[in-house]
Amino acid sequence: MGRQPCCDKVGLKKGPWTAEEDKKLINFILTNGQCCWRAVPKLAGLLRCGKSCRLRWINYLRPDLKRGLLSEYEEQMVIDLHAQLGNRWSKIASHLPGRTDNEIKNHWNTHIKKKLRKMGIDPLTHKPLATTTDQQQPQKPQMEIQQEVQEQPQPQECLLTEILDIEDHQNKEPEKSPQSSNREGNRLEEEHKFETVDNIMNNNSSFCTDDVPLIEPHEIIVPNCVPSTSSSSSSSNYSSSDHSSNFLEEWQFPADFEWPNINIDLWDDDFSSWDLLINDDVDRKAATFVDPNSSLTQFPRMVFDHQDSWKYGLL
DNA sequence: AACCCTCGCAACCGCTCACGA
DNA sequence: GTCGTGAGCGGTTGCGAGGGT
Repeated sequence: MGRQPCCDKVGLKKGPWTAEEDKKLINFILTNGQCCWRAVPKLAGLLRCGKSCRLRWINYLRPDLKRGLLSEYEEQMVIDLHAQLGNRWSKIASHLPGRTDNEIKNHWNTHIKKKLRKMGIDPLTHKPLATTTDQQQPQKPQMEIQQEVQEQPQPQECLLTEILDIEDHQNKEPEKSPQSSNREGNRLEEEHKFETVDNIMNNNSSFCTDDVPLIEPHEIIVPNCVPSTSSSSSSSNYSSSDHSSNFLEEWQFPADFEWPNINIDLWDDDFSSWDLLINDDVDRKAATFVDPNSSLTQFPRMVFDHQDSWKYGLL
């Protein structure tokens, strides 16, 4: 009895992904879309388990990922959201476009925790350490902490409380959206949520979009997708520990690679509503996908450079 | 130069939950 | 109700980079 393992682990590769494997996975997903992760490794010719493929795609290869360190603003968002949501990393990540739960969790554990402790704040309770340093005290339940936080809203939290209230409200009304159980329903809800959040952000004077490093498309369409030399992005295209660290900068589709028809049915929801912009200002054709539903509409997701072959780059 | 240690982060593990067939 | 699958989560591991001795 018991659950079947997600894959037959015999003969499967573990550890860091190679450029070749990434290539295969990207190729497969862009051609076939995301479906049945268990079948992906076999169909894509990978000696990995489906879960590993899924994680690799979600945490690293997805084209809509932002790379590099979290900005001050994002960090503050994480802290505030953590105060509201606790360790629900995926929920937190959903408020930070282009960031993954794993990335946020790692950043929390390696940077923010230390930072908060340095500031005399208990990262668990978000209260001054002086009042919570007694580690003999049992840890407060998250609901209790949340209640306390909501009783004393701080500037940024006012906005977050509003956002989270909207989510709660939407989550509590399944009867009004009978299709909410299916993916399309969820997508529409997500779109509506972001639309609402955008409205709040636009109407809330305490939210300053200047804090968000928006990049205009013309700024990011650069020949050969030369990566930024800034410290935050210099290691962003690949992990510093990855032997194939320049893969995303150097990797090109094979000359005979046929770009798939961007059939909405084949693309995940994240892609389905993207605009394709063609920019002829540069000496080669480049296309930028921009997510119109994102609160960071100007943030580029993918750049393709077409001269001799397609080039794929993540920003 | 060699060794050791710490750090950061990608990746993994094992589990639960949600959902559809 | 059961089963298969994907998603999500918390915790942990592995390994390269970099700094110190």
